[in-house]
Amino acid sequence: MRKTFLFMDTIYNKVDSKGRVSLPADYRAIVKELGTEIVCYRSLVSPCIEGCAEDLLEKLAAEIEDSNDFFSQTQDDLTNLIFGDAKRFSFDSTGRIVLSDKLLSHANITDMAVFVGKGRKFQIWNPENWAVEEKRIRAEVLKKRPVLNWNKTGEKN
Amino acid sequence: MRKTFLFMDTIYNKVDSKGRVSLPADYRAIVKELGTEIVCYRSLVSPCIEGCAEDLLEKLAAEIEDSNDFFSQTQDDLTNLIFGDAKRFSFDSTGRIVLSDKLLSHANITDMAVFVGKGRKFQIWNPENWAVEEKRIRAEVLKKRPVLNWNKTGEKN
DNA sequence: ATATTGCCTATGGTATATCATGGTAATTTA
DNA sequence: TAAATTACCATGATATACCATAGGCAATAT
Repeated sequence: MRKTFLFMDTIYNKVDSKGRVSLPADYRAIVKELGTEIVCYRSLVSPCIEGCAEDLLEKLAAEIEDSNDFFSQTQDDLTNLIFGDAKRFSFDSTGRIVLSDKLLSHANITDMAVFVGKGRKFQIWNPENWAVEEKRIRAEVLKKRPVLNWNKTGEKN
Repeated sequence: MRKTFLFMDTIYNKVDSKGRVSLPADYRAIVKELGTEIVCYRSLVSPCIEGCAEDLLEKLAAEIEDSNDFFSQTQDDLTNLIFGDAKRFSFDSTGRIVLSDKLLSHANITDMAVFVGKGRKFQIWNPENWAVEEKRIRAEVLKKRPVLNWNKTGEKN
């Protein structure tokens, strides 16, 4: 049985007064397997926290390095934004990370958080906001259904 | 069990009358792990100090040597500027470096400094200037979002 | 089918270690 | 020898690591 490294599912966990949240057990297993750590940052486009395994950022840094573009303006801006906002979060022996106020307030999270799998990444939402967002996404996808690759490849009809 | 060496996050530290600043603990850990030292120089394009682990400059130097098609005149000039300006900064037992007046005045830093992670590099800003710069960057990057490598990286595979 | 056992996860609480920072001594340099 | 630079010590605040408990799920036994 082959192992995969995809963040999946939707998990609701409590956030305590110190900002501590249990990282879902499945997520922890992935991180442990990869031998890296979790990195979180404010989503650029949504009121939510985004996270991924550190090696994804490592890949990004490597790409930038290899591009022989030590002085590019765009890359300069991009790296500032991503790496300036990102932060490593290691979990304690019970599997919890402590989210910073910056992240929590960006996502309007107070006492409850929703982890939403996104494959290589995942997101952390305020439950109410996620409920709205999920509806929006479902509607959006249905509208575009006829042109989605997914339908052509996997699910005829 | 650290596998990656990325400067991240945004950290505010105080600068005392002698120009001493604590290098953020995470940054120190990276330098220690790499077995090199910090190198700082005046940013060529922004009113800030730029820093990296010494081995990144090593790599830059190697690239110049090895490239057959030589770098452009401009890039050659730029690297000259960097190496001419760069200086090693070792931190004391409590983790502080002493920034020179040249660097401090270039970044308009007096009593407070902001460390901004950039992956392989990091920057040190005057807090007010960084606030302005961050806003500018966010707007800029959002405009270009669709063509950024970052998105491709995340979804690949 | 029901009950029992045991493991794992989520969560509350607390002790401990680490960090940033002020101060001072030792060393260098001019 | 004076000034400047560097290395070391001390402290409070903060974040981190650890301990303990409760609830849920699964496997096994009744």
